[in-house]
Amino acid sequence: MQLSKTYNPAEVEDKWYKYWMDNGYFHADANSNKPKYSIVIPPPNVTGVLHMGHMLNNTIQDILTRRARMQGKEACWVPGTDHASIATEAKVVKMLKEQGINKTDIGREKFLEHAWVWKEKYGGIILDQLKKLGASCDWERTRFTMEPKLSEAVIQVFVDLYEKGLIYRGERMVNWDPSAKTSVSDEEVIHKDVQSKLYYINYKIAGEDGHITIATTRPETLLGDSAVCVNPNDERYAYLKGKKVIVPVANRQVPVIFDEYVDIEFGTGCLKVTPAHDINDFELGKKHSLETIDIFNEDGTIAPIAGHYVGMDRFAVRKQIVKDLEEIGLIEKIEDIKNSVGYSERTDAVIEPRLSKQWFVDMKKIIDKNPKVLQAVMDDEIKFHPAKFKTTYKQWVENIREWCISRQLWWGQRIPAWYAPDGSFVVAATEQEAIQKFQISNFKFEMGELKQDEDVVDTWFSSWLWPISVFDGFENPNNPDIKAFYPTDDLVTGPDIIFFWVLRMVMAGYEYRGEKPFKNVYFTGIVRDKQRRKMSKQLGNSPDPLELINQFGADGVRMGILLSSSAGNDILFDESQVEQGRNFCNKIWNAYRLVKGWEIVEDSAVDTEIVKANQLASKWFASKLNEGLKEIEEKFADYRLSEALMAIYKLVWDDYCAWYLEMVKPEYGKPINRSAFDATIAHFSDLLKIVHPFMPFITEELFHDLNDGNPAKPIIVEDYPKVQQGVEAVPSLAIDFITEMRNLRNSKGLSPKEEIKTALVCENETTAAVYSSFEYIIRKLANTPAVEILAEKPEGALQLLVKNDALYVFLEESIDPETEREKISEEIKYLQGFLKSVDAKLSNQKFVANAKGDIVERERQKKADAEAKLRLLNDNLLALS
RNA sequence: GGGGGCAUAGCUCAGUUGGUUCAGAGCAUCUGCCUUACAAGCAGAGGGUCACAGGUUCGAAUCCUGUUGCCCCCACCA
Repeated sequence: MQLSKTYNPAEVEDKWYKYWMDNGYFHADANSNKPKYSIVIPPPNVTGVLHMGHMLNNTIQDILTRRARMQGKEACWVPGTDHASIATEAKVVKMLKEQGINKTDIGREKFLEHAWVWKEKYGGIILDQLKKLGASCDWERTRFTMEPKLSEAVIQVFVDLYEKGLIYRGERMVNWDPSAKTSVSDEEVIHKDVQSKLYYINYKIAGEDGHITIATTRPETLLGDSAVCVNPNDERYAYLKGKKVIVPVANRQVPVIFDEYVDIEFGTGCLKVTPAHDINDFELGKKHSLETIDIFNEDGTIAPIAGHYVGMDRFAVRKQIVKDLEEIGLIEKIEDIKNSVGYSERTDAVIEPRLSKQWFVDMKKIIDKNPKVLQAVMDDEIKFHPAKFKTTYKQWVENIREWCISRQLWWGQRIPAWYAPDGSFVVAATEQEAIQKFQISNFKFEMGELKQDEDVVDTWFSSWLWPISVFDGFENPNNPDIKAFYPTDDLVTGPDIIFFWVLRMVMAGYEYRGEKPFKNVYFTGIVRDKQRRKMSKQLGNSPDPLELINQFGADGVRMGILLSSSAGNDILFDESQVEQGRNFCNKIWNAYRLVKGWEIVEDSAVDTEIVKANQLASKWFASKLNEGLKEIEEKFADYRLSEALMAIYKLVWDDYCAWYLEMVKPEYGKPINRSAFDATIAHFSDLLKIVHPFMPFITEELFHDLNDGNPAKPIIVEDYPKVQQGVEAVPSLAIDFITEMRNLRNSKGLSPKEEIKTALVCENETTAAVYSSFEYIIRKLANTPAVEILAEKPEGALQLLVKNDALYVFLEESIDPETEREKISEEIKYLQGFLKSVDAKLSNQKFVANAKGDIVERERQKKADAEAKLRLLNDNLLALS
């Protein structure tokens, strides 16, 4: 194959993805006798499109999966999507609206039909996008949280928890999303500080001339007022005891009540009480037996009971009522105030506290039943990376509250509660079971009167079962899949859903399998732009990942996003990193292009000196590679993937391309000897394997070409290189020397073509032998006609520096003594200072007495080394003058 | 109001229980090179009072206290 000058990702990516798919390399078999490795994907919303957060998250999962697969494990990465009740329902409602269809007009069944059509049409987009990224998911296992089996699991668990007394129904003040017309959990409410106004409104005292002034940010709710409250210790208002005030506009009389809840300092110290529309007021109302007047419809418009502004939206009413109050002179003043307002995470609507009947899970009881939920994380049985998130987790566990799981939506699993006409209910999976249960409990019960609860369960109620349900662990707790792949190995997710998802999965894991759901949790950061702003559609600062892939290639994007993402830190995404990724692909590509272009001859046809030098170069690289592998292993063990990648990057770019290839590269037009060529290819092949989990496409492409298009195994299932024991460490002394030569050349403005005569003075025989073995390589890379390795410094030679047990000596007269003197003097100065500090330490009794281990010995050695060096430098200074 | 985290080179980050040349890496910058794989490249260089102030210690980027600045979570504000 003719290779182009640069790597062209577009030509190869689709080809290899299809190849991997067609050959079933992504599929994991539960019955295989290999050790198992599994990850379940954090299911993206069906409504979603791929964003940079997904890119990061799934790149990491793919790296872990591919590496495990190459390490001979049966690697199973389960993909899937989440039905995302609110988000999807909102999307479908909007779509229908555009067609002039109203959700309530067509009814539940018809609406769900539309929703499923929508899901079939758009729900797979995000998964297709993952394929572009190279994700090696087992697509045969693709699951959807609302598919029949997973829905059955949800119902099964609901019924089970109800029967265990862990699910109950209750009337509560809940967070109401008037836009989605459903309750949402506390955790789905985002509090934002906003600039708003504090209105001071006068309420007339009934039967008297006076008035009192209350302060409120929500004047529209006064229609639902059922009292005014002051602090009993507030002497200003003691005279109000037993009196009533008149609610403006509504013209209702309400009592003045006294409660220490009221903050004397805030506003006027006088609070209007609206039990239906504020959680604290609700509590006050209960305590003082106040009337609850719910003035809102479920969409946030004013209900008939309010008597005024009926049908108007709450925010329009706020404006209007202020205007009306001003007209009748009851607005005392208006102040600017900063306060926090709750917004719905899904729809961004302002949350309205609302009294309603909902279903709850008793989370505290589940945790009390399963102490492992906390223990396992604290004891690292479930390991968090980074560990700092253990604290967050612990806080959540310790402050756990009941979980409101009912949602007033249609898209989702319908709550399996069945009601008789008298309002009594049973919880059962099917209508038939419900009938049976009713018959046992109530013999008067007649068939055909049952009504199922209208609500569905919170989406997270299916998510928390995900690691079990994707392996059909509820349908059959002993099936081969769940036995093989549960508990999963790694979970890759964001710290923002530690409570929503991670904790709940752990709870479900222990409750339903008596076992943790995963062994490791890798927390990725939030992807931000260069200015640290969160990437969002509104800001338009999120690049389209597919666009990036088109431009830089999937491998380049994968590398770019990973480079600066140490675990748990936010990722500051910068396109230049993706560029670096692309450049790295190109480097690998061109290294291969170079090697491929070489003409090969037998070893006997090449100078022995060269053959030997090439062998040495290969040995040197082999030792570098082995060291690199060791480091990479360690980084992976700590889940420091970006550092592992950096180690790989340096191994390829610096050690292999910049040094090794330059060492063995034949002179222009000359052939390379066979053994050197084979070694070069073998090293390259190892590197490709190490790179593959990070950059799957280019490595598969080159691995095939390397093996004439027909490797024994494609790289995706090749054996990942292992750290070798007993690899001879070859010192990099020659590298340092060559670098110094180049340095000198640079500082003198000499061209690389200009030869410099050099010598090394080396008293130590072992070191001398190493230098000597590298002589050919030094001559070649430093472009010097000869390197003499001498036991002592020749007359008249100029020394450059002392390093690695040797003197680097230049025989060339072109060296300027003055500059060299300066250099040496500077170094002497530094060494003297250094020695002073070492001496200070060593003459310090306390140091000698207290320093542990061999610290003191090391200091002595340092001193001796420095002194020796200093002597040499002084000698040289003399020689120069 | 409660809790947690962070502060190291221009940028993004490493720095494992205090102790070898510990003050590092990548990118960016600067200098010189189109040297026959790659200018998406090659060869080099410069750059930091480790936020600030105290303390512990023979010894502190590392441990303690305080200050300042930033971030996150929870609770809550009429």
